Amino acid sequence: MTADPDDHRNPYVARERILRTAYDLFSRRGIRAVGVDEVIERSSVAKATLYRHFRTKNELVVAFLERRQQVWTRELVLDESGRRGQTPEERLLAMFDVLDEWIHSDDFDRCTFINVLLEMGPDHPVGKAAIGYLEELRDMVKQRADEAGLYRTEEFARSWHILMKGSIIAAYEGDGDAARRAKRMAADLIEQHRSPDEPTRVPAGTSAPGR
Amino acid sequence: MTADPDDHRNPYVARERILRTAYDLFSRRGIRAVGVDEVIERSSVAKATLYRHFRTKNELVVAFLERRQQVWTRELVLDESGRRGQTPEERLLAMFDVLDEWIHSDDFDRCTFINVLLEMGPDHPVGKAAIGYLEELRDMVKQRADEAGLYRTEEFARSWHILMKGSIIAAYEGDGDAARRAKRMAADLIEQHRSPDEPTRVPAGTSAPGR
DNA sequence: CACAGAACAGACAAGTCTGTCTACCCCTGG
DNA sequence: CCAGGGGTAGACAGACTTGTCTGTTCTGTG
Repeated sequence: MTADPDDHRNPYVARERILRTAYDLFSRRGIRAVGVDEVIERSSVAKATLYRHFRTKNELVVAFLERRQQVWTRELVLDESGRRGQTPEERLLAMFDVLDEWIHSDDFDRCTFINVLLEMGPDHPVGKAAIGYLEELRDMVKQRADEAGLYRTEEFARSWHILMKGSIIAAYEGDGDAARRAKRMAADLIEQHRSPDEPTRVPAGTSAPGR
Repeated sequence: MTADPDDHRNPYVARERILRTAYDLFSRRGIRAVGVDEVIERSSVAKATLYRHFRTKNELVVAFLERRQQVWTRELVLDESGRRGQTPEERLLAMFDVLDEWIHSDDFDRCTFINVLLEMGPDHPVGKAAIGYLEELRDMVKQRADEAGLYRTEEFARSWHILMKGSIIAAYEGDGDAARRAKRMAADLIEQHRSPDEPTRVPAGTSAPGR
């Protein structure tokens, strides 16, 4: 329905071209490192056209984040992992298989939401938007955990999220096995949440600061 | 020995003032967001003075990273956790207690090394420096794991590192309990590395993409 | 066929950034 | 007592930002 994005005279094809270019550049190099001029040139669009569709660069960034959420979080991570495995539990674990493949693919750029969050700060509107999208992912994790009949799923989802974020950063840092490592810990985490009781066991001398 | 940092004519007091200001600003707001002009003004120093001590901004950033490694990684995280707990294992787990306190302190700014890594990219010299410092932390973790008599300590340290980075990001995102959550998973991780064999058990339907 | 809406091309304003350079000052050591 | 090294103050170059604005050209539709 959207037709050829190279067709220079289809209305709203320009918007699509801009957004596509922005997605490419922003996800690969970050926000601040990419200027509107570069977006304009690479999408073969006039400056006024960009500023007609997006009133400011920030607005373009927000649109980029929305698309990222759709393409990456929902379609890649959630849907794809959902297709693998029969049970909710399998579908949870499959998320790390998807991450692993993504990490080794050409599309592995950088962790967009974390990156934006760090670049803009958690108080900036764009940073807040990023936090919101991260929340959505966490909610989906919680939902699957509920389906799997696990306990303390809010806590579970937050721990799970720590593993995801940590492994993505580690991969960016150069650890190609990060997702596989995280998957092992994730499997343990599931075990820990099969029962309703807190894991009191926390081994040997953990709590007190002093001797 | 360094004397009053307000003494404007003590040689190499200027350098110290610059570095101190840079540390403050960079660790709080990131690299790109802080210009040399701001560093200059806030440290009451002439521009030429800054550029005498640091030939470029990058050089200043590198000096900042080095100090961060000293002050944060070594003195705060490693030494402080080392003082708590008697056994190597306790000292490992205490790292998350320290992180937890740091997260709730006024000093909790942002995850410098991750931030720099994302801002500059893993190929940029400064980004590479950040990776190097992260490696140093991981090596120390591995060393403690060795002392604790754990198995597969390289793998252990990398997993541990995932937990640390993930929890710091989660805390930055707003999860005040991130370090405590990570500590639980860290305790499990220790359990997993008490024996030399791979955890073959990885539960239910994990591997295959298809049905 | 004419016209309205949208895209193109690109100059321009106003501000940011890093890094250089001049000019002057003041303290210290030989 | 005077030379020089390090400091202050700030102008400046040059590149790069975002965002505005003026025209021109194209295109689908009444």
